[in-house]
Amino acid sequence: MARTSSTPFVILGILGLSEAKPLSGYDIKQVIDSTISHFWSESYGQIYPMLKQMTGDKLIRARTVKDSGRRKVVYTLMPKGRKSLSAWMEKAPEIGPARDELILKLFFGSQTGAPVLIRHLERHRERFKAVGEQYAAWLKQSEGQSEKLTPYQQMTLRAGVAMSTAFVQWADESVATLQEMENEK
Amino acid sequence: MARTSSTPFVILGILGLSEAKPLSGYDIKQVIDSTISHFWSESYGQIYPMLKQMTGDKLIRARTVKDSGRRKVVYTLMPKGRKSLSAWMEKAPEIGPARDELILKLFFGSQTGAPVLIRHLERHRERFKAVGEQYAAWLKQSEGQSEKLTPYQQMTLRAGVAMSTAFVQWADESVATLQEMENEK
DNA sequence: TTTGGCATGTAATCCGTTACATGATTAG
DNA sequence: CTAATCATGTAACGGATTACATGCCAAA
Repeated sequence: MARTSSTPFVILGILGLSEAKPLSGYDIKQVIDSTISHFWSESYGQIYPMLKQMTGDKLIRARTVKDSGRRKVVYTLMPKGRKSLSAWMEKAPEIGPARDELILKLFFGSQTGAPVLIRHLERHRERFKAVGEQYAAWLKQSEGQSEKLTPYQQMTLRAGVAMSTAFVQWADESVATLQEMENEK
Repeated sequence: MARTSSTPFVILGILGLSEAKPLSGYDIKQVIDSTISHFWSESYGQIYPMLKQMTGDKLIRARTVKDSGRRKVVYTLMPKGRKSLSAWMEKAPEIGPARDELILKLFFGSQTGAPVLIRHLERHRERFKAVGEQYAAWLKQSEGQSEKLTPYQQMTLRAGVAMSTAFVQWADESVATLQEMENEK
């Protein structure tokens, strides 16, 4: 089963959200990195060839514009692309292959010392905490202002907050347990 | 930077946990699927060639045995392998590229109807709930019995429980919100 | 003027899954 | 007897990252 790539649909989805403003490959990459980077990523090596292919397939349309002097190729959704996006949206989302190195190392914990694991846990804890707080701040800000966040996007932010809160709590407990183990040793 | 694979270390880690009992490639795959499958996976296509390579590198030793009539090749850790595992354990675990199709589709939610999203959410909710309960049961069972779960492994189970609980809660809230949106429409 | 960001692309490479291929043994 | 499971591998393929390559424009 040829695990079909989501890349084209991410592109279609972003062009769909943008709507009014056609985006270049560079723009699309910027949007991905600045908005969905915590649950999705794409590289230029994926984006540019895919844009070419999708243009050939009439899913999107390419136009060359001069945005304040600088020349670039921008893309807009075509009817076929909108249909394709729609169909993909309705398909049950796949559960990606889980690969968590932190949990893996914890699982093998008896092969190393508790201090090492504590270090790893605390590092990830900080990371998650920062991300969670960033999401929470973003949410709050968008509630006050008439920012352009759809209710759907707000839900994804809440997911991020919920997950990071749970992670931080679990990490704190685990660090405490590991420290006890060290003391009693 | 050639994103070095974790596969050899997973193999070393499992052989390290087993210790007394040498394992075959088949055994290793069984262990992965039955214990760490929720946060790690490997395919035979990775395992068998890697075992060959690691044997050549003197990280592990291969021996052919006849386990009750059936012939198989089993592997044990060698000193070099133990050192290699140790070094890897101390390296800061990488945060894998996040790829969550469910959240992605939610983010693009305005491109489809709320009912579609509710379907997706509920499906994942069930999945997570089942996994969480399985982990909780496993934990409880191992606490009563003198099962061979290291405290580290218990922590990974608790991580699974915590994450799935948080997910289920968030999913319930999100479904409720979506249903309200549908009613008010 | 030179650094940094805008902008577009290609080639090499790797990681990993899937499909294929084969065969022995055991339980029903 | 035959289906399932044990057991070991290889080949093809595809997805994705990284490194490389190029060049323009604006600001310092």
